[in-house]
Amino acid sequence: MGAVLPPAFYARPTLQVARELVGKVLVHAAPAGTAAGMIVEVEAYSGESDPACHAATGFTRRNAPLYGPPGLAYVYVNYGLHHLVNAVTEPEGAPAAVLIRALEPLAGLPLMRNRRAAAGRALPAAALCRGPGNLTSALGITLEQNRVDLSGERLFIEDRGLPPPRLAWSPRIGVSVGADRPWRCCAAGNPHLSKPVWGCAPSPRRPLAGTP
DNA sequence: CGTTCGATGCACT
DNA sequence: GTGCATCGAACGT
Repeated sequence: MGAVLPPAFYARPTLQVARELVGKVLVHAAPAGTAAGMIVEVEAYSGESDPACHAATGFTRRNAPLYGPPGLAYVYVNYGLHHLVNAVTEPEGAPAAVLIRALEPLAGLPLMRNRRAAAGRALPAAALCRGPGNLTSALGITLEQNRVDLSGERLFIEDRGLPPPRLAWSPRIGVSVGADRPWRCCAAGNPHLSKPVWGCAPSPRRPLAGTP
């Protein structure tokens, strides 16, 4: 359908890649079916000097993909239960990546619901891919997808020519260090964000509430 | 409305 | 043995 982003797209400064990934479409064509969503929230992690980047303590077995060629997926498990997916950026040797934090579901909604059903009741569309752990669950992304080529056939990001969203930047979420860097980039006001951006809240939860 | 807290596995020291 | 780039249920106000 769209144009799959080539490795050269990722071989650039991480903040620029992060900005341009918002509005692109992440697709997982799995044996169980295809699921896809527009990227609405990302975070940049760049270099050993970034204290929140997994490369902050130098090269290890886990963070090895960060040092590898751009355009591969870096998937890891955190808190024992959640898979988080990144796109590796910058030229090979420079450890950096963009974390995908939220999607607006576009295709494969029933499949997403099935995959997320294990963790709860029937979810509204807005909750399916809200948060980095939730979206990997909905798309069926696990450690099996670590190091896969994001320009490949099964897991890829494509440009469908969707209108570029208005962007809003804020500090990264959940990090204990490096919170001063405003490296979280969101589609402003999008209802699928993991958390609203400061000063840019989504529509009110009770639009026309009559106060009891 | 807000905050706390338990689940759970992998890689690291 | 420790520490997470989280999630959501269970509380308290």
